[in-house]
Amino acid sequence: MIKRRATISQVASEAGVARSTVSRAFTRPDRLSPETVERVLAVADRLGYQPNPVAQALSTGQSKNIGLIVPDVANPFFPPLIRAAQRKAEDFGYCVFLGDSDEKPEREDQLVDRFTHQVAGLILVSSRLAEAQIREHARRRPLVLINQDVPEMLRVLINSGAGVTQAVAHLAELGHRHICYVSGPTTSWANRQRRAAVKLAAKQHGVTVSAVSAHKSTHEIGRASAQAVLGTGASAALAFDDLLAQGLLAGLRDAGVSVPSEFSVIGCDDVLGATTYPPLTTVSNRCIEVAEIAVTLLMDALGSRGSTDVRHVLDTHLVIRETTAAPGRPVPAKAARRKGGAAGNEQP
Amino acid sequence: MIKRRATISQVASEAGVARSTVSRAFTRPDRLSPETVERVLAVADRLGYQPNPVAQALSTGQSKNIGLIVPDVANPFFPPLIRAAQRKAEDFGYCVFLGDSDEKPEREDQLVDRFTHQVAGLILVSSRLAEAQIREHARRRPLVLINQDVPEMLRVLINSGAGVTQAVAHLAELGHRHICYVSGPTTSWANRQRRAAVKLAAKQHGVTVSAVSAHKSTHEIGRASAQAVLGTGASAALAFDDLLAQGLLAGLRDAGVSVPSEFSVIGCDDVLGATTYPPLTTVSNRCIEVAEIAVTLLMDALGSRGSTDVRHVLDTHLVIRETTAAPGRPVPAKAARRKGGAAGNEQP
DNA sequence: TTCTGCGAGGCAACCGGTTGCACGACAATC
DNA sequence: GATTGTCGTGCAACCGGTTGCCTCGCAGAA
Repeated sequence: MIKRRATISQVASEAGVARSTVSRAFTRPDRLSPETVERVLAVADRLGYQPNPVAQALSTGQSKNIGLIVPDVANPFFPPLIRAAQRKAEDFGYCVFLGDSDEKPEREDQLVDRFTHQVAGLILVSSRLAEAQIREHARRRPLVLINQDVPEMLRVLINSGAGVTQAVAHLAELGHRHICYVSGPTTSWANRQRRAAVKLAAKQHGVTVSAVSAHKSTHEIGRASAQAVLGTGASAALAFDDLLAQGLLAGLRDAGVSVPSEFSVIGCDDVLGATTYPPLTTVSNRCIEVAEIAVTLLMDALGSRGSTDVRHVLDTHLVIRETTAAPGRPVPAKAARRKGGAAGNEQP
Repeated sequence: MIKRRATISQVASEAGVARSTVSRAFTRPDRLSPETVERVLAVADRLGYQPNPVAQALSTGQSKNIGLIVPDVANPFFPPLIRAAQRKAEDFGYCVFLGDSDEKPEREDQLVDRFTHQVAGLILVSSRLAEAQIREHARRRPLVLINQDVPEMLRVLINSGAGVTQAVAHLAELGHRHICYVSGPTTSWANRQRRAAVKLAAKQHGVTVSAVSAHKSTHEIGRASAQAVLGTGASAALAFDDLLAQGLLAGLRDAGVSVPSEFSVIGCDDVLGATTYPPLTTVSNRCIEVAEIAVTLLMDALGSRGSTDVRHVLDTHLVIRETTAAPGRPVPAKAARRKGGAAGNEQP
């Protein structure tokens, strides 16, 4: 039932040459006479022969695969990145293994272990692993980090700090004196970076900053955090990412607080584009470039010209849409009453 | 610099046994004396030995990998499915190759070719390939289709027709007499299925149906289609998927048409949950189950107890949220004027 | 004519596992 | 005590490539 591909031996005997000659026809045609190459390739073509990558991997110790591990495939930040990485890898003739760590270091560790044997190198996105573990893994295979800053490794970072700084400045200019940061997963490097940027920029503009903590980034959690956000007395919020921001938008709507006239909201990562209502002011993202750079860096590392300490930083900027405005009348903390009907049937 | 894993030979010599004995200690411990097994495993453990999957794949002709190909990783329908598939595969000890075909049959074909040698089996999601090609690929490797109905193959289908039928009934009950179907990619099996279900159900309820065609499913295209949708004179629209529906919502807002009081909108796939504004009435999706079933089916096919003709259908239902209501005053076609400011700065 | 150099291509080992078969030891059977 | 069977293990071939080294033949130089 299952059809098997032609092997190198079949091509060899068909072409009347040794297996090594067939191999060389593909890998080092310059070491063979042009006629031989042509004849071998013709036979190979006729037989539909393609070198078996598994055998190649075993014999060379190098496969044409890379591993890509993300904390949560379903978080909208990652799919475009995954897609771009896969594309770029394909350009180099590589296939990609995808792993979802579910934000759990142990699972991430396991995935890396599983992949290690089968891949030439790895890309870890927003890794939740400790530095020591990352270094350990990097001893086995070339490894590139995205959004995780471990010294003396290959890493490419989105400096959302730049955009966040602009965001705070924007709010300050509009007249906001007290803002709230809705923080994301504490293990996330991006979260630490954004939080720090908010604090610093707020200080520079003489703006007070409160913080509300969302352990995970989902619409629901963002929505639920609206109460706490309003409770801080701030007139604007900057969320760790767009998902939380969008949830917050819904939560504020529930509370009868209108955006942006009464309260301003800024997201991060521009993952939802202008699809929210109102269209969300946010910090741009560079996830496609980041993925492409990471793949390229990894390919370099696989070749000879690999550097060992690269810190590639991509800047971001504020994208102003329609969720920010000058602070309106202050929202009394008790405006945090539910308004309007239920949110509709959730699916079972 | 790069550390290599222990091999079977090292374990063998360290344990004072033949390589075959080490191999058997892992694969068929029942053929060995318990003491030998224990000793070998102890040594293996001490050396950190793990069988090299590449060598295993070469020697057995079976790898513990599967390939998963989707038309567009970034379309929100797929990430949860991808994630679920990866999880489930991991439960069986399998790793997954991910491919993005960009909706292009040629690319999909290429990806399958690339994967074939390295995987035990394949899962094609919403394949854009022609039947003949799919059959050809299936001759090489066990193959499971998701949302593509090719006779005599392993396939698991989401019957969104069921939910769509409910949706049309729902609109009819509310009093709508003329609805519009915003169709998706013509190559999509799901689109054909939904379109047919809309037509049939509309006929049964004596409802007129117009169609507007969106070649691809994105927010922007949905938004742009609002004009055409209003132009049909319908009082409600059913979109191929949530993305188009959400875009349509934005387009209607642009046109000053309020949802649901003036116009009703229903999506499909429940991919956005209650995150839209207003929360979108839609047809439920089963993408997680579908992924798990597909993986399980594939695993069965890899084992001996593989069936060759399975058609697993999962039903769906209507999820009523807040974008449907009884038809209000009819919307004059020329109400299709732009209203309100620009959508804000798009990122560059 | 003999020697040297070089290019083309074959031989065989190797990558790290798996597996059919054979062999030796020991127990059970006649 | 010889025969048969069973169990545990080793030997060696094999999966399908790659690659270092050797040989062979031919051209050019001495």
